[in-house]
Amino acid sequence: MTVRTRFAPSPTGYLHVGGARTALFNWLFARAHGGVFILRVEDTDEARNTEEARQAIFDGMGWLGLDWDEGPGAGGDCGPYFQSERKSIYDTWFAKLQAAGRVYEDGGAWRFRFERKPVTMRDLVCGEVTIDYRDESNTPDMVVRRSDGSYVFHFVNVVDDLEMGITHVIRGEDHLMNTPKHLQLIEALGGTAPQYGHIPLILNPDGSKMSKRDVGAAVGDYPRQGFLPAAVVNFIALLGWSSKTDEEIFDMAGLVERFSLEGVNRAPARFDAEKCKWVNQQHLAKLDAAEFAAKAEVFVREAGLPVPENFAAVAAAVKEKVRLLGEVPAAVDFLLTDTVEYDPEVVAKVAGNSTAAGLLATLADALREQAEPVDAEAAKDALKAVAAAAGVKPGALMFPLRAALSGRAHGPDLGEMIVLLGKDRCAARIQCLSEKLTAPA
RNA sequence: GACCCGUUCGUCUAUCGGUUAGGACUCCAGAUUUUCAUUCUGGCAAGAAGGGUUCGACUCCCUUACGGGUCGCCA
Repeated sequence: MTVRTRFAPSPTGYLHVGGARTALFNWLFARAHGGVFILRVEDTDEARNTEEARQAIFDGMGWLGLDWDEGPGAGGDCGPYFQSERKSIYDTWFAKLQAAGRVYEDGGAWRFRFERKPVTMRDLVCGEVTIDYRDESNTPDMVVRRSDGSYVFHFVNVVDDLEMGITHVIRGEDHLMNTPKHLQLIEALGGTAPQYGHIPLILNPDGSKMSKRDVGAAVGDYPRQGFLPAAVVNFIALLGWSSKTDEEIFDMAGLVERFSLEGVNRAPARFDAEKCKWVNQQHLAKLDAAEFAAKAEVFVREAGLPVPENFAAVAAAVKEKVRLLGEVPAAVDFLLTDTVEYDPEVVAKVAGNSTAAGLLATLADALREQAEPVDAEAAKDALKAVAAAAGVKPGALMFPLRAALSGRAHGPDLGEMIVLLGKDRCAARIQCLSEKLTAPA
């Protein structure tokens, strides 16, 4: 029997990380078992469904790389994959419930009559859980068909899982108490229940429930911040799942290889934006130079900055310094334009150094006379020569020069900066900073 | 309120009765980079509480506390 899993979102908002992780775990489980992953859109609540939300789900899953074998745009033998188009199927199954005498009318709606007995499930994550349906006050008969003739979630969800041959249902823990209801429905329908695994929810850093408006919640926000899909997938997989090894950085193939439900935790995990960025940095560092440059270029253009001939070299200079692609423009802007924004604090720091002004002047003169440096090492060798001639340690030149060239305290390697800028621009910037020092604002 | 699930460093986690309770993020210190970052090394930091069971409990059982979830003609 081949494994068949599904992700069944309702298009009522943007795809959030909790939903994305549910989709991911179902996808990983299917891929790890050579199974089939299905996308089914649970759009029975006409009033709350929106086209934008539906598109956000498709876009989000596409961006994350969670491709589906059956579902919208992918075909499959169990369609249609939109619940709003499956009314006649539900009618057929509902008739079975009526024939079996398991439903009764109540105010125009139809309720499913639970069997009053303890219901035990063997959850793939939580283990054995029993809910006692003899306690009727805690488990009132549920409505399966509304007075307007439409069907509610519990019914359509169960029917579709049966119709689509779903073998494993991996869903959020918020569905744990729904499962005995579904099991009862399946029994009444004469179907074979899939196996269930309930994964813990994702919480905010303060422990509150993560909802759609919280930081990091919307999957749609990640691309424009410069996260890599593989990094986001890696990070959310780590929220509630462990490979049980010391390894933490995995690409998609690595996750598929290692994923198992045994590694899923029972306690809810809190979302840690810092670690998410760190994971992204690790993935960024693994990109080869050309890939990184191509991705960085998109963000640089987006920021309205020019992309010169030597952009690949510029990108390489910051590749292992940024955590997000979105940080690239601010990290390289001074290498792409002729304007430098001098950080007042940095200027003040240089001004506070009595020898800096003299050194900068010497440096500017030296640069004008020298040949264009061929590489960062040559540039640094030239610096050392200047320092030696001036009778100071090379280290004394570094900060003032960095300040002059970039206007700030942090950035790429100084030698690289000189090569990327060219000696003439370097000399001009030293001149520029020198003027600020002698004529403070 | 009733029912269900859970509880190891601040956070994510490892540990399937015997460990100096390990790793990662963050933070701090040192080294390297005659610069910043990266990197490397080191450090701070944990079994919610109380009872059992056992030669021995983070691990099994019970109670309490705390956290989360569910109790709709939402999904």
